[in-house]
Amino acid sequence: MKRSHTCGALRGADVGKKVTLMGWVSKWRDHGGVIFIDLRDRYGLTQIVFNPEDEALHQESKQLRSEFVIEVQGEVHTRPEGMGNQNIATGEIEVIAQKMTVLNAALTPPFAINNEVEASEDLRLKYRYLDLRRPVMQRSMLLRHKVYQTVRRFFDENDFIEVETPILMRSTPEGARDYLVPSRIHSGKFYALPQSPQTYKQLLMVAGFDRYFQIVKCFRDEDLRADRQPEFTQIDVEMSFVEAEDVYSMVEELMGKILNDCLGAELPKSFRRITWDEAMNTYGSDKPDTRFGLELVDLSQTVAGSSFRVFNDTLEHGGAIKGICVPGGASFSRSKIDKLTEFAKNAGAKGLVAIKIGADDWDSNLKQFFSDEIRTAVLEEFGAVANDLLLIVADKLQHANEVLGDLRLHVAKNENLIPEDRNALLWVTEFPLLEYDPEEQRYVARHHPFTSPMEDDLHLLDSAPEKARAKAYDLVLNGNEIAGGSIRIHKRDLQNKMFSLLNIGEEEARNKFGFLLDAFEYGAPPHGGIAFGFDRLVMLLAGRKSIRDVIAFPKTNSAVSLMDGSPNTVDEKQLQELHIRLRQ
RNA sequence: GGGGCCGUGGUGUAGUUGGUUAACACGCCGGCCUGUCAAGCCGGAGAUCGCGGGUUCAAGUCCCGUCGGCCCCGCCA
Repeated sequence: MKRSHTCGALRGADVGKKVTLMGWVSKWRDHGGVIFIDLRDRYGLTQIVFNPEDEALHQESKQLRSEFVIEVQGEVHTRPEGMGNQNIATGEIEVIAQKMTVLNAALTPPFAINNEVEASEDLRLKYRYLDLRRPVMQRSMLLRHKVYQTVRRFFDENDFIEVETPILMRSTPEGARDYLVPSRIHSGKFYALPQSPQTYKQLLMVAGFDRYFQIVKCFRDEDLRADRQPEFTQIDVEMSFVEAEDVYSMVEELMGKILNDCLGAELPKSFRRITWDEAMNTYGSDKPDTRFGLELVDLSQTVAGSSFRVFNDTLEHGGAIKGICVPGGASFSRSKIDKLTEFAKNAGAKGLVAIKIGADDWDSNLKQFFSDEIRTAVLEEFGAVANDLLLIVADKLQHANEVLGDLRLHVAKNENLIPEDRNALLWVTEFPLLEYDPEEQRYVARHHPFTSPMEDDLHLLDSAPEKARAKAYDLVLNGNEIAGGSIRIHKRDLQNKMFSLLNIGEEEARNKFGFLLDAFEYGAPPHGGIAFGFDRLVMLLAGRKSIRDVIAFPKTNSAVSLMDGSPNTVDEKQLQELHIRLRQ
């Protein structure tokens, strides 16, 4: 290999060595006499010096421009006294060029290849290969790489085996919209791309593989968000002969390894756990960000005797009065509170009661509706003190929770109440098994149809299925769902029962999931698992706000690739082979 | 499907009430300069203001439509 060192390698100890470096011209500084080049590769920057003494070489170096790819042979020198650069790892030395070859010239890039100037994202995406040259992007991709390796090492060391499952599979009902792939060989038939390898990993358990993992692409044809791409990566895991506790401890160990190996951070040995019910009641979210307070307080009992009609009506109809207390919020302006009200209404609230706490009492015209006792009790419930602001919602319990959960996050973001330097990891457990879908007028699986109900709630499946809890769990990091899983159903009769609850008829179940049901008849072990949103995890570890920043070639909000222009039309011949005619 | 923000030289922005040659920084090109590393100094080129209509004596600015990007709701088992 001609290249002797990378651009991040040379140090004082290398002084005197003859070296050959290759890389991109990051910057050049032409002093008329001496010319400096910052040569960049993914390992770092090295300063190359062209002295005027070698006239031919000096002339050649003058033609260099940004992003030219060059090869430089030269000798490593200590920089002159006081000329070192503390900001780069190679700042102690420089390479005095003796020979230079332009390996490839380059057009002036459409945006600067550095971390300072942030070009608009559509431009970055169009020239993604240039965007990826920027050190910040290289760091993100390197972090992603480290997480892959840590994950593989961890699972390998713990007897998990990595198995690839099909990308071309059968379209399944339930869940997200499938991406479809037409079959050329079978006219009118389609494969689907997996939303997740769920059924396959369960079949691998039936097959006796015992402990499986895979870092795998999944596809969901739904609308995009900052943390949602049509194709994304999961760490998919499944284990036999386990209960939820076994999954928790495995994940806690894995997360500890990832945090430690990739960021040098420490984690508690086990994470806080909170039931779904508690999460909703305390934080108004099934993925609560617990890095800050503003917890929801239930005032239904406390204000029961007031003369405030809005509250009393709500309580009479079985609703709840709940609120949050914003420390120091009494200083909010009228318009700021109006905006909070508007936010709450957009989130689905009928209204928002805002009460400023004065020096020794409520500073509010609602005061008259509440007795001294009630006001004191309310302050106690919140632990509120002077200059706080109470934001109160009256609604059906679940609705009030959700609105306040949104409001809680909104206020925390606006008021900078979230300590960004902390990591809060927790398990949310005991999710509801089912959810009623008013559109389809049936129950749908909250997690997926293979999730086992909790034993204690099996009796509810006939009487009050909406009350049944599942052996399902999510892992939440700083208010983001980064993993979710469950203990699965492994008995055919229970699985049949589940399908019937979901209003999936026997014939339909047989048709769509027959292979899984059959498999359950041949000795399926109890099993369960979890899947991580890999991109989200890396995004959070990298401190980025969008998973696009940790995906090499992501798609835009409208699911197109600005770089290669997909999706695109295809030739009529291709369509013909696939037996497809486009509708007008 | 819906709501919000944005679109001005290569890049990032300013131009807010409509009014002369659309401004600034960086970049680019040329010149000067032997120790810079956000190099410096001098000069220059470069924009039909996303696109299409409309209102007006006059539109980057106002109105309508459209395209694109971003954020959110719905959706995402």
